[in-house]
Amino acid sequence: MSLHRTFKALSDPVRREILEHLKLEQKTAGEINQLFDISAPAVSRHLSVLKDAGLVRDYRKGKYIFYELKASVLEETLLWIANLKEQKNEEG
Amino acid sequence: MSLHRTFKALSDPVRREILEHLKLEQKTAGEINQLFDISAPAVSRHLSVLKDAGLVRDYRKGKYIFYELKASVLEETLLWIANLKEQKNEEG
DNA sequence: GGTACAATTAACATTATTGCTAATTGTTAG
DNA sequence: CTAACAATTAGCAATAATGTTAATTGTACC
Repeated sequence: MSLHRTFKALSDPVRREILEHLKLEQKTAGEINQLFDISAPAVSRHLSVLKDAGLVRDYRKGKYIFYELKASVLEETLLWIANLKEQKNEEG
Repeated sequence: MSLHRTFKALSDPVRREILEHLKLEQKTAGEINQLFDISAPAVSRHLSVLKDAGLVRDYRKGKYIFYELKASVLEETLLWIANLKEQKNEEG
């Protein structure tokens, strides 16, 4: 999963909020949908972007498709940002 | 500076690369421009987005405008991501 | 003031993103 | 097989993002 995909995925407020909800517990697409004032297809697309970025995992259980957070890819992102923040060492 | 602006600013590869260069040393708009295969106005706009997000600071020195990294706003971003990664505590 | 250079802002074209409704796919239950 | 429900994919409209060239602004130097 590329750093670019991760940053792109995180650049949308709906997707960030989805991740925040999934941090608490896994949810079905329908449950996630109810959290927002946008259509089911719109949420579905956001979920697809998150999945492509490797930020969530989904699995079907009967009629329902569950989504759960997969935070491991954030490690790379965290490192990239931390590296930018890192102080330049003064000479000596 | 909002988390949203920061994430939006970081979602573009050119802007991320600009920040990486500025981490090493401050540069003029023209110097930054030479690092990319896009027009000066395009780079100027990217710099403006970074500035609005609070990720860089600029100051004029004669004909030149210098840009330097201002990594402090990344703290909030880092915390947001770290919080997502944070393990849920098991009961007991 | 007038020329040269650095950089930005203006105006516009192209592409990407986001949202909608309608149609399709997958699963359950009769 | 059919009806009902969950969710996605298809097709399209509106908006945002990114790039270009042309025009403008700011500074230095003669």
